Amino acid sequence: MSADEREREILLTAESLLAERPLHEISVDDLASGAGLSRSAFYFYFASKEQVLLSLLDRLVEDQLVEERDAPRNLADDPPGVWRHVLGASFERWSAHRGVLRATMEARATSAEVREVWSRLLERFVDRTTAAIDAERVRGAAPAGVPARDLAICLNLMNEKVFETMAAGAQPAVEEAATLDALVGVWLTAIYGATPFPAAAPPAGRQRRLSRSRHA
Amino acid sequence: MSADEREREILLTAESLLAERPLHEISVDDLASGAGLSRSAFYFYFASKEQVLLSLLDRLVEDQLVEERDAPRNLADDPPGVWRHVLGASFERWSAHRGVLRATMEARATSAEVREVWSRLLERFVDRTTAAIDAERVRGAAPAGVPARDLAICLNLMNEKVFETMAAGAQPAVEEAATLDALVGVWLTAIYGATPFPAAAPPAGRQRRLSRSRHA
DNA sequence: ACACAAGTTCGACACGGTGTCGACAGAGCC
DNA sequence: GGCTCTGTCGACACCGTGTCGAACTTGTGT
Repeated sequence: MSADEREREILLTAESLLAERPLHEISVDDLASGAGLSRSAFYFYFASKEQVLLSLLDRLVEDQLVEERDAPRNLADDPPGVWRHVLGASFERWSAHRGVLRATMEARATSAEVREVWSRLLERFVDRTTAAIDAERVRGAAPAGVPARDLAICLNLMNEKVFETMAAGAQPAVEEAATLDALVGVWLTAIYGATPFPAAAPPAGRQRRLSRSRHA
Repeated sequence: MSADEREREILLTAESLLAERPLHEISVDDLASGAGLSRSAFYFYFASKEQVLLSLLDRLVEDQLVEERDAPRNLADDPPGVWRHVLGASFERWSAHRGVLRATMEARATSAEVREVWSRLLERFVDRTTAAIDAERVRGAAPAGVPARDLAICLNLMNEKVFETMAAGAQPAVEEAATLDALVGVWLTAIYGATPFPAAAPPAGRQRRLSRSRHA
């Protein structure tokens, strides 16, 4: 059995262990013996647990990039359909690899590298989203409101958290079958819906500052 | 110096250390010597780091409950104002104690107890939010759409994540001064805004299922 | 056939953090 | 003075990590 195969073996056991238990309950030894080598042999292939996770994560990020390539661009034709397609792709991916997602969220606290990778991924999404919102506003399909980038960040963070919650099996959570509908619903209203209130966000001029004082 | 004072001393050092660095970079020894005792003396007061965090967290949860007591109930008079007030209270709290928030998010991965406390807190918020949305819909101020509870969960998770991102100093994030405006904006449109699309969520009957197939 | 190097495995070690235990010290009471 | 209750401490055992050097394998050139 060659080096490449062993490496793949490690990745394989990692993914299957992550499906069962969180990262911190998996030791390097588990990974090594799962792949049929000793703990110290493991270090020949990866510098640490985190590097294994990063490998796994990279594959998914890769996937993501490919998928972006052939994402629908005809937003104007059928906004709900297109948004649903885009959100659905993420949903499917993280739903199928929830162990990796959970581990990533966990490792983010301790590994700068994981933070970095994740942050870049999210940034991509936010940029895409921002551009799309801007386009819809220019086109007159979406009303002005929260600055496009801020809106994009909030919505993407919402998705991330909802997926994370699902992956971790935490409560409270949206029932899994209803998740995508809920997310798409929020995105659509947040982007295309107008409130009946006069200038929920100040129309132009000065930003309103935080409203309450510190000594509460 | 008496037991109570020493305990407070520990909590104090914990909060101040958490303001500087994440939980996993703080050892029991740091806490102990920061409060002027030996590591093993620490265990006389708390069973672990996590128990300290839980103490800190409990105080904030307590705060929260008090504040709920005298929250405005006149949602009908001025929806944007009331929502802003409620979201603003959370924002202020977590912004002022971001160290505790960051540590809580971090400890959630490893401590069932922390998960439990947090989950309960969130559940409270979700229940309140769900009730408010239902009321607004009954009253005719808000249109039907995403099921109220699902919507409440998504919005509250969004807030949590946005606060968490802020506390961790992660990227991408909404600029701090703009955060509250953005969140309130999303909540208002998501709750009160209607989309120009026919039945973004199926009007009544059967739920639409996940739209895409697995072998993507 | 031989030696040599590169690739691979392993056992042993040192380190750092955690939690426990038993010994001990002071304070207050009898 | 002896007792117990409350704290304090040093020493220990444990676990997971990452490193190192010694060994074993395999293929290649001569």
